[in-house]
Amino acid sequence: MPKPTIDDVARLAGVSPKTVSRVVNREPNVRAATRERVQQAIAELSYHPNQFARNLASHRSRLIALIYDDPSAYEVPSSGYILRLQQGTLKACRDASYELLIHPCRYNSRQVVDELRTLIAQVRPAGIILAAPLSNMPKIVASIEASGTPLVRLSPGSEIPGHRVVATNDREISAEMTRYLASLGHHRIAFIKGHRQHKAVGLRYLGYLDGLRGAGLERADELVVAGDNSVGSGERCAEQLLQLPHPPTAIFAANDDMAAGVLRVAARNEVKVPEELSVAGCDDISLARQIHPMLTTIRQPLVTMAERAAWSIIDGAVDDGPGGGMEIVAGTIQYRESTGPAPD
Amino acid sequence: MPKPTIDDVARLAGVSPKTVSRVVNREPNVRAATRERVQQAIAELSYHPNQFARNLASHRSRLIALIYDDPSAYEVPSSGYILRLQQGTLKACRDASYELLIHPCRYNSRQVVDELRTLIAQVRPAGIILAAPLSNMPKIVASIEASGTPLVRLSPGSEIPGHRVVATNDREISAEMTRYLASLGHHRIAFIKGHRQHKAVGLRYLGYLDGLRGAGLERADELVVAGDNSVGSGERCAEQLLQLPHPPTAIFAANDDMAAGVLRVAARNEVKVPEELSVAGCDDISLARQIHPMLTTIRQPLVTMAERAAWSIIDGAVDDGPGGGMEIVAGTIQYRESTGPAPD
DNA sequence: GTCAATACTGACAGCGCTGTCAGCCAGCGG
DNA sequence: CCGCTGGCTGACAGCGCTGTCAGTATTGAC
Repeated sequence: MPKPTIDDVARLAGVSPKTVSRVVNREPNVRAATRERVQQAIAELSYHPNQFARNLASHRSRLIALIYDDPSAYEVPSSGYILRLQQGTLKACRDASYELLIHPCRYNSRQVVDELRTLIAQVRPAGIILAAPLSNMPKIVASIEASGTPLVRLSPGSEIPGHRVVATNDREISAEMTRYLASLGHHRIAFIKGHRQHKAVGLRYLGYLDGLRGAGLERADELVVAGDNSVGSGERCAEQLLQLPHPPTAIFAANDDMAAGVLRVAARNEVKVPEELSVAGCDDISLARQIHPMLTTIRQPLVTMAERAAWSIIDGAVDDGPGGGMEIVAGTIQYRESTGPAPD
Repeated sequence: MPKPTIDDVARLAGVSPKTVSRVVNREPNVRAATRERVQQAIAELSYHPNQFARNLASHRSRLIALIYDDPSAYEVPSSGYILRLQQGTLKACRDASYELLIHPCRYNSRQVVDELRTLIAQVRPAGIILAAPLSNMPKIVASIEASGTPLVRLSPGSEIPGHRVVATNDREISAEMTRYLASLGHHRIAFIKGHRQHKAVGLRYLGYLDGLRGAGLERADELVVAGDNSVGSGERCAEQLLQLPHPPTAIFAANDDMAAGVLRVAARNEVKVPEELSVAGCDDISLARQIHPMLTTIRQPLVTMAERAAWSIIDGAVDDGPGGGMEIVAGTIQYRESTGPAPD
């Protein structure tokens, strides 16, 4: 038996195909009774609109392209990141009966721009979601914009006026983490700054300062040290902090890798975590749950961010103009084993 | 300027649209000179066929659906696995100008079958690639087959006659790993079996036996222990093996998690790896490169497997009938730090 | 009650491509 | 010379849907 078409539905419901189309597309100006009848007919025939015909007739695809840096280019794939992006986008796609096209590409490859141009020409996606770090590369952003395809950048912490961006509240949530540590009785909370070029990581430091203020604590210069986002730098910073005459009882690192370095040093020096030292990180990388003790950290709301990005394409809210361009999705603190009450 | 259509190309080349279509689709029965002229016109206008119109007119989509078990359902996502599947499929898709649709689903969810039915009805993919473990679930396989959609199962080690399967040479490569350990001078090579329901893992045991035979070694009963694929079981098995009066100098585990358990026990007991004990695993999960020492393991050729699967859909080779249904892609051994010459 | 404004509905013409089939031409056997 | 095959090409009719616009029903204001 052949698949039912819009005409079959129309005949059964006693309306025109166009009216069926209106119902399917949730367009206004259909009487409730009519809508009802059409919906019954759709259910009865278990009709599914043919996406190809829809796309062809409407000149719009229902395809969202998710573009991210190719993880296979690296030794250790940051795969949790990508899977969560995919997951969020997929969620929105399913609900809106859109489809998802994924396109990893190497940011440093010469032909990236050509590659994207071809992609756009071939599939004409309804919109593009560009994940960090690609979302911060002017060349790539410019080439997509030039094509006129709606673009949403997923960028933790950076913003360009007039562009649609979904970002997270790095600063606020870092402040919250700091206040949480303070609420556990910690008075000397150290902070390990990240790489100075990493914008989001910079915001976290500001959040730390906010948090100290909020908890009524003084900022102590010797408790702020600078790493470079690597595990190794976390170790060095931790050593420096623990050798202080009056060492901190809690260390908040601007990313999980550095926090893992702190844990390593603590283990080496037989400093018990969390009994003697609380450690908190940022990012909730998969390692955070695999190490012992499991790391208290800030989870970036990647799934939600990607979902919001997809919806802004689906809703056509990409060209919202200045002001409405930025959307913030709040991160959450994952309370785990590495933080606890301050020692007496 | 509007995108060029097939008619524009036809006019420029002085042929009919249908002939352009023939050239684009690599159909036979076009004179070489004509083909040439058309190709020039295509290049000149930088014409890209409209996929939606193609799909609509030809009743075939150029979409491959990759279906896999939803990793977000678990605490620790086996994300390397999925990314590599995606990577392989994408490669084929790009080369054939197909598109990739990804669809994670939870194998144990009640509505999986309905969900897949809807997916198929909505997008009518050209074919479906079903990844393990879904590929071994009769209900899911049956529901896809019932729809008539070409199906390729990605299944390390299991086969159903008459079905298209892309598999790997688990048994042979495990034998090779065993021979490699023997070649390093190890005479007492232990094996940790995996979960008895995991078919691929069973084949690895047979490969181990083959390898022993190939190296002229005797099989010793006390050197074969059974785990259940978990890290914890690997630890238990390792303890058992190391307490033997005449312990093994090499341990080959049927998966990386168990091998990681072995490494953990070695570290606890201050057994130096690889100086005193060589350890090998299977799967090359991302953890294998993150632990110390980095694990020698068998890398499943997932990327290639997925690529082959996609090509067999693209080439329409799915219904090759019995015999041609199974394709084997060879795995490779990743030689890393956890294996070395046997102690004197 | 009238009239304009508004809500609803349907006819129709494509979207850009491909399947079908008919037509043309060259080559060849009779 | 005819008829016939087989390689090559094009005319044409949709694929199943949506945008446009015109037409009809209904509402509200007076």
